[in-house]
Amino acid sequence: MSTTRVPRPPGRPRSQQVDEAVLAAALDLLIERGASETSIEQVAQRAGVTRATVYRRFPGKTALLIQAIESVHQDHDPGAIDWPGIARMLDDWALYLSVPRNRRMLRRLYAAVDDHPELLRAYRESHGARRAAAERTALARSRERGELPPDADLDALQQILGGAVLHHLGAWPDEVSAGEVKAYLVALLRQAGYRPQE
Amino acid sequence: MSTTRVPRPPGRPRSQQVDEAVLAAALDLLIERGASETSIEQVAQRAGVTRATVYRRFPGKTALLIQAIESVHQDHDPGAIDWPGIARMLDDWALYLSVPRNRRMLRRLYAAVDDHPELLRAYRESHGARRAAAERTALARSRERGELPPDADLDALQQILGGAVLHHLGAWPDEVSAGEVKAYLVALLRQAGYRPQE
DNA sequence: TTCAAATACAGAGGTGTACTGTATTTTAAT
DNA sequence: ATTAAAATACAGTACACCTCTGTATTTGAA
Repeated sequence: MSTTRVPRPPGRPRSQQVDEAVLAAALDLLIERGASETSIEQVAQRAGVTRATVYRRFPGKTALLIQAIESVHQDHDPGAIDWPGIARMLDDWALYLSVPRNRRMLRRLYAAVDDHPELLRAYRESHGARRAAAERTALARSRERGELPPDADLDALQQILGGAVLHHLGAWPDEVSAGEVKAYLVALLRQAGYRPQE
Repeated sequence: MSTTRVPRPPGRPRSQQVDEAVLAAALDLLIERGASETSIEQVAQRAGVTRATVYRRFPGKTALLIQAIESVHQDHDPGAIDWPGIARMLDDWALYLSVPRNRRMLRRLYAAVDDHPELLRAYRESHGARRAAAERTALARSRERGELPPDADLDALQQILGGAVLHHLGAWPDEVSAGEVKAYLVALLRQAGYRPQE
């Protein structure tokens, strides 16, 4: 309980404010312009910092973008997602997909598979994996509850859901209400055997 | 039915060879590097032509890429696709998706929705629309034949199929056999009520 | 005094335009 | 018919401008 718990290294410490500004600028630009179109120069400019400052923290654009992606929701949402069934899961998806920024972000990540596969990988590892596991659980619970046929192929259902999200991202306008998204997802899952209990 | 139906304009006619070289180079670069990363300079260089020659034909990159997309399969495949049912339709999709170049092309188009929506639109108008109509027909025929439940939501099924294609493009390696692709699509459609007749 | 941050630099690549010289074709005059 | 003129296409070059890259050097805060 004293001041010098960890002996501070000599010299001027890095500004945490700059740290955050750089990551925020990188994330914004990733969403606005995409990975390939984002340059260190732009990130530095938006963060109110010079290029050298960015280069001191990150060896290159990819490392910077990866950390920017990992910084999303870093603060809150550390716990686990747990859906009791398909309905709640779709509610969450619909809510998420009704926020234009989220939609653009996902599109940018998917769009970067060819040129920057590390980005989608980083996203999957930091967010997607948890979500995918929770989806499996929710699907299994719904099946047990009789909302799906007993022989339902959960893997196929998950693929259908993933494809539906992608398709919706590409074909629907970004200004869409959560209700509309949910209606879309429900329609597809109904055709795939989902029978929600009233 | 003679040679000089349309009186040729004066001056040196444009080299058809150059026309083709420019479009081919543009298409190649679109697939290899993506729309945003493709420059007129690169197209000209690959076509063995100077920039001025490209600018004489096209006002800008977008117009060039659109025409390059429209030039695909311009020669053959002018007629209509007609599938007797889901099975044949999936055969064709699987064949198409087993060619790496086709996969990259579709990914590049989807990846460009935010920055160059005209490209996907051009693709839909020149190829996709026909295909989508044929899909509807194939699905309807299969339903009549009892391969789908009588109350099947054809629209939902088409969305599921579209989503499955997108998802496969993003999550599977490009070196995939037609058989594997078909197995994937069949698994998803089976979960969506498809029961192929033996 | 030590490291963070700003400044400066050299190089690469792209853009759109303009101008040269040459090749190819039509049109008009002889 | 032959020939000259006009029109157009293409390669090549240059321009002025911009953006980005990565590093080297200097300034200044802790």
